[in-house]
Amino acid sequence: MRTIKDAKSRRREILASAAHLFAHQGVARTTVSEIAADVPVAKGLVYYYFASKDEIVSAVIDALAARLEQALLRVVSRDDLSVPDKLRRILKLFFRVIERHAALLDMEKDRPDMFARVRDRLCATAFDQVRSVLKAASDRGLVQVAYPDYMLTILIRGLADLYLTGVHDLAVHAVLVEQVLGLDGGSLGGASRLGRSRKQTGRIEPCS
Amino acid sequence: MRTIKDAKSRRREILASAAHLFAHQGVARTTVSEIAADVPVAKGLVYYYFASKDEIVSAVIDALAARLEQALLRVVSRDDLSVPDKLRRILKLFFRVIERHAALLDMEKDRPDMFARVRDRLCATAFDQVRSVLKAASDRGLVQVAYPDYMLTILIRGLADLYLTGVHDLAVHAVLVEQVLGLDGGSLGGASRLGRSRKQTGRIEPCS
Amino acid sequence: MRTIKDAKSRRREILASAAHLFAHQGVARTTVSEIAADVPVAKGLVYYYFASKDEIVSAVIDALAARLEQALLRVVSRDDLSVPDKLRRILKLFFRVIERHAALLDMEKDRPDMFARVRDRLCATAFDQVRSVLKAASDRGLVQVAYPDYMLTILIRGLADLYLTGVHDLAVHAVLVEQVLGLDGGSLGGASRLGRSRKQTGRIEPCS
Amino acid sequence: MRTIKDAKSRRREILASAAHLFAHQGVARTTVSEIAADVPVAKGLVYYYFASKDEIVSAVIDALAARLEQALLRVVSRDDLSVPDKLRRILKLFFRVIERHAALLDMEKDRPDMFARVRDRLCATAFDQVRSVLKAASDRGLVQVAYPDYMLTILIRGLADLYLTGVHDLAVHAVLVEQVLGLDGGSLGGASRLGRSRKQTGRIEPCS
DNA sequence: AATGAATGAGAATTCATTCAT
DNA sequence: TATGAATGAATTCTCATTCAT
Repeated sequence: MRTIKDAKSRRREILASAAHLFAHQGVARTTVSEIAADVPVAKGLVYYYFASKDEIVSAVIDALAARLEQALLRVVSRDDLSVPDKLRRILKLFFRVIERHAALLDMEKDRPDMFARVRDRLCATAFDQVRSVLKAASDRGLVQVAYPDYMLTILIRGLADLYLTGVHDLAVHAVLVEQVLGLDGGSLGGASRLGRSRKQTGRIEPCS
Repeated sequence: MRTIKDAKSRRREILASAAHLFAHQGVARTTVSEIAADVPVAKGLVYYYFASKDEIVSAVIDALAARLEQALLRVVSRDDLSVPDKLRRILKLFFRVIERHAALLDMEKDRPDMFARVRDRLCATAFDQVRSVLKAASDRGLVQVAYPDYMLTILIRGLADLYLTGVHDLAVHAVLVEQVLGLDGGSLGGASRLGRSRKQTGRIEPCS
Repeated sequence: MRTIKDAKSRRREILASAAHLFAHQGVARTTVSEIAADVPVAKGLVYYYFASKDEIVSAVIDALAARLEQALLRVVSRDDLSVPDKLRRILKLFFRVIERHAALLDMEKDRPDMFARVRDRLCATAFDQVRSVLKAASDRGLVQVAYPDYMLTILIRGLADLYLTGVHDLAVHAVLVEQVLGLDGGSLGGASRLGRSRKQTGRIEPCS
Repeated sequence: MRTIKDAKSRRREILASAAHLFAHQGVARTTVSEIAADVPVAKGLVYYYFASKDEIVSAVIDALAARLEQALLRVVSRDDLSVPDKLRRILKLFFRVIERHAALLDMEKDRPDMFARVRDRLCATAFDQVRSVLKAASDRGLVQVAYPDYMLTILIRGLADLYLTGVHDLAVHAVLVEQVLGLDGGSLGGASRLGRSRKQTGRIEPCS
């Protein structure tokens, strides 16, 4: 049976199936045949739209990154927001992307291996945006950071992993970011600095 | 030619070759044939000692974790070291492991399940050790951390990624850790807090 | 965009693109998609005009043979030319065809059946023409050949290969033909027989 | 079922099957699967012995060329033979190789496409041997050839094709060679020059 | 006539694993 | 214990051909 669709939507379908399977099984464990069967289309059609498996991977990642970039740009470019406000929103955005893809990509089971590659891409995409905000904050004395770029790398990657680890509470993230960036307690919406150590009392599972 | 050795040392030889190749090329890119050729033994003999490639991977990870644990224990249990000294040494140890096994940690891309095993294993091994040190530091007021376990996760993952990104300078790491943990400037060997912002002036490539 | 043309010229366009690509890349390495893209028309249209790729190949060969035949006929039927003149012109024609369709003739490697078709077709086309000239020359005592048909086969194939080998100098070919056919030295435009051995002094690469 | 043989003979088996199939169907039309099935062994074993299909092709050709070279060397290096004798034997050898492979490779049906590649190889292999003989003959005035290397190329390739065309009579070949090389009539065993033109009277099919 | 999305059979190649010796 | 030949399923990718529009 032959179902004909316009190129754009077919491409998107294939991309969606690929993203879903990558998220579930990892890139290496997902075959092009599986992707085709998931759409479903003939294997050859996948190669009609994408030159190679690698190109599919890249396209999936690009789609993610593009969405994040758009969202970040909308926040960063607003003049009516204070730096802490921007940071707070960026934080939210960042996790919303992760979250949405956790939903979209059905990430709940295995940890998506694609995330490693995506992270690099998202980082490269988001870095400059966040950086400009950090710079502004640093200039106004709001933020005290040594090696802001390095610290940003640690933050982005560390927080992403923490989130995937199951820690979804934005208030917690806010506190952590405040501390890492040397912001005043509560400026991002986290609870005040006092009594911090009491916030986490129970033993948590270290990683996953 | 046929060389006969006792089981223990043969197993160790195979494990050593596997670890070496995994670390340099990654797990997915290392074939059982390569491992056998590297020892060198016949491919069949590898399967005499290990039921499958996965079992080799597990064994390599176990050995790695065991070594890390031993090393950490040796540091943590020393009474003659101050907390900052311990942290500094732990930091060194941590990076040494990462450095030697970068490709193994990079497995994430191809084998999410395998990577989860490495991460969980190393994390479970290291977390408690480091945690006890942090706890002690926190009790003495040396360290000011909210959610120390979360922060530790961020630090471990974030620093590991930063390191893999090409930032190898221990002094830089020290400063970053000091700040994240709220230690006094320089207590880990990083330069004092003053003038921090001047430490990183040139534009650095964000991630990779 | 949709351009409508009459059947004849469309067919010719497709054939032209096919011939060009076949000649440059060989038949096996040229895909139907490439041909369509070169015209340019949609792939489907190619199959509207030709039942299969093989049929395209046949059509290309036919066109080639037809052109060669026309050209040879034009030479052979001229009464104002001497036999050596005719031979000289036939030689030129022959190499012009080879030159323009080198890759097509190289098809031999991948498609023996197809190559046989080209060879047979060109041979059947050219043989009789050349033969009649040779016969006339033989009758007049100009040419001294045993087994003229066999010798012709050797000459055609041998010269073709020599040409494909990179020896393009018509004067050299002339001398070789003179000698093979027992013509008087220089009658085809080659240098006189004397001093022959000095003509080729440098070591040449034997084949390719 | 698993039949184990020593590497050498297995390699030879695979090569034999490959040569046979190549000769029958042409290289491109022969799949590695077919070769494996013909031996018969598992497809993977073929790749155990040969890195790629191309390597199989090369190996088949090399085997042919090696056999020819050996044989030629044995003739050329003999001091007790006159130049015409050597040439006569070389001629025989040359056709014997073709003949033997026509038998070995079961070439009767389709023309072997492999022969194109083989021809280049055989030419490169045989060229120097034959060349030295030709040189000696030329020095003694036995042979009158312009561009001996070119003429040799024409001869080798032309004769091979003539042979494949179905002309197997060595006496005919001898006459043709005598004429091409300007040898005295009959010196190679062909009939005398006189009456040459009567030798071939009937119309022959031009090519195949 | 014309398009180009869609098909699917089959190609080369890889490699974990098995097993006769 | 040790060898390495042998297996075969799985994988990526190609392309001639078809067909709904």
